[in-house]
Amino acid sequence: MNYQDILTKASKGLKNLKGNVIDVVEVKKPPTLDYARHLAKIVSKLSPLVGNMIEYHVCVELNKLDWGEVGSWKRQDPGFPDTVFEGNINPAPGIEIKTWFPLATEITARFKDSINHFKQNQTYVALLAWLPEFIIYGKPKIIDVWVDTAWSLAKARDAHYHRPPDYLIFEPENTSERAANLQQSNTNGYKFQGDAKAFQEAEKIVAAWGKEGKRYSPSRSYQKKLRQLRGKYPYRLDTNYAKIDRIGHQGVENFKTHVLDSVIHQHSLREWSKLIKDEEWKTMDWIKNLM
DNA sequence: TTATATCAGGGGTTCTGTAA
DNA sequence: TTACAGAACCCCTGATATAA
Repeated sequence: MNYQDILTKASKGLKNLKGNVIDVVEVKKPPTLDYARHLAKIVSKLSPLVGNMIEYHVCVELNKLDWGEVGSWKRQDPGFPDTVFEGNINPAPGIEIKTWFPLATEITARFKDSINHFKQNQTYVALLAWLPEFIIYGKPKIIDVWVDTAWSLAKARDAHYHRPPDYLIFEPENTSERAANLQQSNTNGYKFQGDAKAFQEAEKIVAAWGKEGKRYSPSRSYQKKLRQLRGKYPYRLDTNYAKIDRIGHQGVENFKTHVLDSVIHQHSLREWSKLIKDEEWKTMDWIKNLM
């Protein structure tokens, strides 16, 4: 088995997690409709906790597959990726797990890691959509799973965001000499904040970089040019940078549509989402049917 | 020695204005 | 009406530096 074989097998295993219930926490059935209304608005707050439980669950389930003497999956928290295969395999395959509560306003997970880390495609990303069994109460249930390479996400992200001089992506600085807690591994996005005149000037500078000047590159020489630009004009750090919902990755987009169109308890998730946002709750009967 | 601050990172969500 | 971008927010961990 090489690292690609391991990842292929693990991906299949991950997709089989669809329908799994995480039997460690449960939201009790609301006693009244009024409380159901309240619950519908706050159940998303469980997401960080459930996210961690799912990460743990994934690792346990992966180890139920037969890996012979090759090695086993280990959870890393903190650390990247969340799950790595420990054994004599080089490079070590890994899976980064992202969770999504599809009744939230967007997929909020971010993916900031530098594309430089994924040259050998040794890391995959799994996106797991979860909901309580009865939409607003019950145990968390994995309703769908999507897997692709970390490289493809990083590539889509860099292509989507990088538009000099308006938007710049920066690779992490070389921090290998620093202590562990001061080492950087994430990219960051910066948005132009200057006026129109400054922007025109900046555009001229970028034009002088030549034909490939607007194409993103993590290379040192290109990053140096970007840093000069950022030094010369005002930019702000973009805190929404790398949200996987916004990077325009075709696979993520397809998965999103598929999940939102899937029907659970007689209605699509798109419809449930709309209902919960509806102030008047005209369709309260839907909730009644759950209770 | 202990407490606090800082930096890098992890997991997320919501609300608002504008453009399509 | 919906999609998207922008701004802001919540919670947390762990390693290290510095002040008390």
